[in-house]
Amino acid sequence: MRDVVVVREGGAVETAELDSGARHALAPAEFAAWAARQDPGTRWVWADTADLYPALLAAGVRLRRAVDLRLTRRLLRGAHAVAHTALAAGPETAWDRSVTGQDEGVPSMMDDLISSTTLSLDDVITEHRAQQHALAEAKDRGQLRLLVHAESIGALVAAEMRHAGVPFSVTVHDQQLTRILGPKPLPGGRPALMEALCGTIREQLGAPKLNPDSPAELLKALRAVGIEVDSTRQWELEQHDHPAIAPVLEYKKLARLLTANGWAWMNTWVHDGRFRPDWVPGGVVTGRWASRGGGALQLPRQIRSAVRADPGWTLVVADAAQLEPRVLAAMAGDRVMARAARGADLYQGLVDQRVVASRPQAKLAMLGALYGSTTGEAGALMPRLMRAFPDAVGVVESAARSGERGERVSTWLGRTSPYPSSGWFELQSDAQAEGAGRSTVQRAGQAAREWGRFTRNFVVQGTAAEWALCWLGHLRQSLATLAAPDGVRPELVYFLHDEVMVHAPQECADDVVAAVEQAAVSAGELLFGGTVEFPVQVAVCDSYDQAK
DNA sequence: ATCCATAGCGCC
DNA sequence: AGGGCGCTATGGAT
Repeated sequence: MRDVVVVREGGAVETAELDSGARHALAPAEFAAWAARQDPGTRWVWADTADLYPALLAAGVRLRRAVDLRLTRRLLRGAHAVAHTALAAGPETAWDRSVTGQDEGVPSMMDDLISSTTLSLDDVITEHRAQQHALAEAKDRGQLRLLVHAESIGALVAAEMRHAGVPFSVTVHDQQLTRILGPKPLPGGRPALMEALCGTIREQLGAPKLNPDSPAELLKALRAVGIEVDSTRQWELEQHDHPAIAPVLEYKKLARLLTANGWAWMNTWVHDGRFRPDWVPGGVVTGRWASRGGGALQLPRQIRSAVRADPGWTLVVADAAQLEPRVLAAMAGDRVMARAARGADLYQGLVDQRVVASRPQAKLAMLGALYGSTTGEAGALMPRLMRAFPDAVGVVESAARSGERGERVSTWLGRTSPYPSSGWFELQSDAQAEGAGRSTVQRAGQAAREWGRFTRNFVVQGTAAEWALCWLGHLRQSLATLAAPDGVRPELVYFLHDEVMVHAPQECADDVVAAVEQAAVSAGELLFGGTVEFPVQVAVCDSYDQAK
């Protein structure tokens, strides 16, 4: 493998080829052109993809593979399979803190002394070697190596998605907002429909100056007219019958849309017809991606019609059907559940196998197993699930028991959950001590079960994130081979846990659909040897709301 | 003026 | 009284 290490050094970029030892110092403007001339099979090694790749993309340079040392380090430092290595056991260094300057935790004096700006080429080479050494020592069958590779590819995808942006029509969005809220208000004012609802609420509650945006004021006003609620949450308000309830709920819906995805949001996050959030690969403890700015992962259905393909282009939107239950079946090697997972609808498979009576029940039961429901209808369905799929339920139950004991758990590829806090352990040992009070024992038990629900979900959510990462990686690879007759290429523009969107020239749509489907098959084979099917639902459409 | 926790709700 | 997030407004604290 030809590794080329890159570091940003003050105003310049320095590179080192590990095989030959050749080094170059380049002006940032030269870097992209220089990079474009290198062997396409080069593996680029740098501290932080988000720091160095955007400039290359802006210059039209795409890289096939790169190692993100920051992401890799974070994975390896926490991974059980390499816990015995020097890399994992060593003290915390500047590498463990953010390299991009975006704060992770409390900045200290040390951060200023050894910040990313002082990272030398040799620092980066040393870290890369330490990581490769740790991986070589990993106590697994190569899963962690696959995971860190996938994670780094994810970082490339994230930068490329940010570069492309989600095609977004401000005209359609404005029309939607106007239809739902009324015309755009003057700054500080309420849109007409909200103002009207506000008036109704004030009237119904006999509170002429009430600000319905204030939960505290609203709560007081509701209680003053005899509505016995302890909060203004939707589900609690719904329990009561009073003419004020409906307008309050409606107002809250509109207020949510206005504040989270209204005109201000549009002006901040949509420019030149593109919604450009920051994607944060590995930003969630389980390995899921996070986003920063614009709430990219919470794009409400109400405004998805504004996500529109450019003229002559189309959106290929795909989601993996019942990803988490399928992942569980595969991890557990549960053949019975794998049989239920044959075909496009796993939940219907449960009904056909007579595990439960209806599809909604199947969904409730499965999600209950993944999240750790103990009560209500979901809890009641657990014994049936256990009887039908002892292997699959065994996997999540065992993960829950480990968590309750304060042990770590790992995903299929070896991402390892964090330890509970020191306070958690103290509480547990207090409860074990002789003469421990009732409430201590009770609180300890509750904390243990809480952490157990976390570790239970961690293994499935985290492994699902790994499947999705491999899906993305395979898809990215085949998209790179596609182009319309005029040379324009389809692009990944959106990723939402188990869903991807490709903005594609219309001529490419069929090829993209095939690529999305094939990538899902490849991901299932890569991770689980094809033991469980991972069907994807694909839609080719003009706007996002037409998918599904 | 600025920071922080909380409430509430959007997504999977 | 089911897991993981991000974002906004509010309201108290500094």
